[in-house]
Amino acid sequence: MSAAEVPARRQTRQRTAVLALLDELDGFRTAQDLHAQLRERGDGVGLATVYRALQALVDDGLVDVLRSEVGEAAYRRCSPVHHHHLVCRSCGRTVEVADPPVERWAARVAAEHGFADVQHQLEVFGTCAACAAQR
Amino acid sequence: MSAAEVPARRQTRQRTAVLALLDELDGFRTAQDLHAQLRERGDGVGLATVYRALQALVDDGLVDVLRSEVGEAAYRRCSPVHHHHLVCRSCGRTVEVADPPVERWAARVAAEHGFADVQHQLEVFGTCAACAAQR
DNA sequence: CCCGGGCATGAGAACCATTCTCACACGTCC
DNA sequence: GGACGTGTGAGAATGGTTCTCATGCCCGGG
Repeated sequence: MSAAEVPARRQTRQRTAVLALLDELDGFRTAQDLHAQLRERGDGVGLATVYRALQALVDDGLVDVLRSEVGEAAYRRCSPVHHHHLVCRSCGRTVEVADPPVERWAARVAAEHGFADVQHQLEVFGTCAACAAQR
Repeated sequence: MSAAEVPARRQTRQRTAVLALLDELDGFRTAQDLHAQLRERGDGVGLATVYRALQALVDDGLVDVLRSEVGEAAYRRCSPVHHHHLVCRSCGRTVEVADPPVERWAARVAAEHGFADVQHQLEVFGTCAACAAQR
């Protein structure tokens, strides 16, 4: 009844490349985007493999996912502790932020309406200083 | 420089049917789902038309959209004032809730990091009392 | 160091929600 | 009532994501 045992992920060139690329970038990127960048730099990796690697990283809690307005998934290397995001809608640059108050608020509101197993999702979008300056 | 004038939406059987169905339901439903229900009850409406009608309603602020985990869009008749949602992840039943504190919090955090044109999105998911009882 | 089982990979097909196309229908205004 | 122009609908097109399956390679055991 403990945590699920690790499914023994194999260490392959492809998975290493995906994680390394995510470590370099500091914003949310789509799988297609990551795949293109890997291809450009010569690290040939199949698109399907990129998706599988990202899925595995998400399952392991090393990466966060976000859905864009148009429904595409965007991925980013994130810290494993609970946090929210402040995302630049122009360049994708992201800052992790914590908000203790909203945690309690969500729990209280849910309880008031009889909801259990509560989860919440909070993201803030804006234009970062750099992007605002150059327009 | 005033608000954009209304594009003069025509009142058709199809649009009326879509809005009427949304008024009956009190949870987020996908376009596919709504299309199937309309078809069942005899109100034949094309799938493309359902999408167009929903898009128009969203533009008019009469309907809210939410992206499911798998990326599908879900729609719900909502009040025009700013609010967040408490959604049952089992049956889709939804309660509109307000959270003034988070509005100020978002603005402050964004300002601290130099972000402008701030928007935020906050949704709470859980299992409603009814669904929790029957399992 | 060598083998073998089995997960990982990759090219392309399959999937599926959503949007587009375009000829035709019908609301709206005169 | 009639013309104009938007709305409709069936099916094709789009595009992100997942699946298929034959082949590749990681890794533990001998």
